[in-house]
Amino acid sequence: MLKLSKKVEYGLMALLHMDSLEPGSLVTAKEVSDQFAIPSELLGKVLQALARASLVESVHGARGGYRLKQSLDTLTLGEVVDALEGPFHLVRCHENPATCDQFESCNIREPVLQIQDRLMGYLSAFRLAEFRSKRPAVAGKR
Amino acid sequence: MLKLSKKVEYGLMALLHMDSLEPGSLVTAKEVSDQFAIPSELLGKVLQALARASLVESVHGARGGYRLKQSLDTLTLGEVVDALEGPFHLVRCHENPATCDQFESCNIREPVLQIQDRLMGYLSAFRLAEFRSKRPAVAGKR
DNA sequence: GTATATACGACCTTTTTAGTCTGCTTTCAA
DNA sequence: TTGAAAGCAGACTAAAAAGGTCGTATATAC
Ligand code: SF4
Ligand code: SF4
Repeated sequence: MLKLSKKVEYGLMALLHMDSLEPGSLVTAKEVSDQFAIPSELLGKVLQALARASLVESVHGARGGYRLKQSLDTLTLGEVVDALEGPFHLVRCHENPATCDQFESCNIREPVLQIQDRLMGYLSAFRLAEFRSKRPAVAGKR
Repeated sequence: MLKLSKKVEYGLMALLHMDSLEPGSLVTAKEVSDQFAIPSELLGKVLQALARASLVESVHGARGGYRLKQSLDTLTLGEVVDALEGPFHLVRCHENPATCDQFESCNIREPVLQIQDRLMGYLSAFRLAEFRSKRPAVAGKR
């Protein structure tokens, strides 16, 4: 509970890495997976999901790869989580009431919405640019 | 990811229910589990954990049960989560670095601490009293 | 045309969560 | 004094979610 999933961690690592490259340059899933010791097929799926959500851009075929589509200054943690995990719900009934045996008698459903809203607001306000503070920009090229 | 566990939900439901009873009155795990359609053995464990953490007080033996030990005005969401799930860590390396294959190459470990701190701060600041807003206090006695 | 890359979905394995069961101890009250 | 009602503890099983793998299709540079 309340732990980042590997999907999100991998996505953040990749986004941050791309940010350190020359703007516009492409990087392949394999290159990133090698550098960060991430299973390449898995990272592939993560990057594909980020591409679907237009956080990154993909180039097909040989000499293809991925590049940032938005600056980390405008990207937020909320967008990444949403792209990789789908809409954020703190309790299951907010997606599908039928899955909860306590739905009828529940006395916390409404109040929990407050918490969820504030948490979501926080995620949406957290800009990924904060991740690169004090990290030297390492020049990298393919 | 980022979902309340049933343990925490059950704990919150029970705490909120106890708050609606006459101050000092006892309630058994069975009574609460019946009222909220929670498996009684499971709720028992939850209440036992809350007792160990001194959020509630337990009375042994026949005619025993549980009662609040602190007012919801002073109890926080952070305390409940901590009692039921243990210390809050957003990423696994903060508990045990050896369990992460990406530890050596990780470029997000430090920045994630910021997020964790703010999230934890939020949980610790959220008082359970907010849960009972606008709910009528139902008199209940055993 | 072939090598290299993304894209997608099915599948398997591992880990975590949820729930169950058994047996014990404590206490009340008949 | 004894049985029922409660809390307490831990092992166990079942279900669900997360993490990881594989096969194959498709796009593109050369
Ligand atoms: S217990 Fe209440 S809050 Fe949790 S999922 Fe069920 S209805 Fe929603
Ligand atoms: S990937 Fe980085 S942040 Fe996540 S657990 Fe491993 S070391 Fe920690």
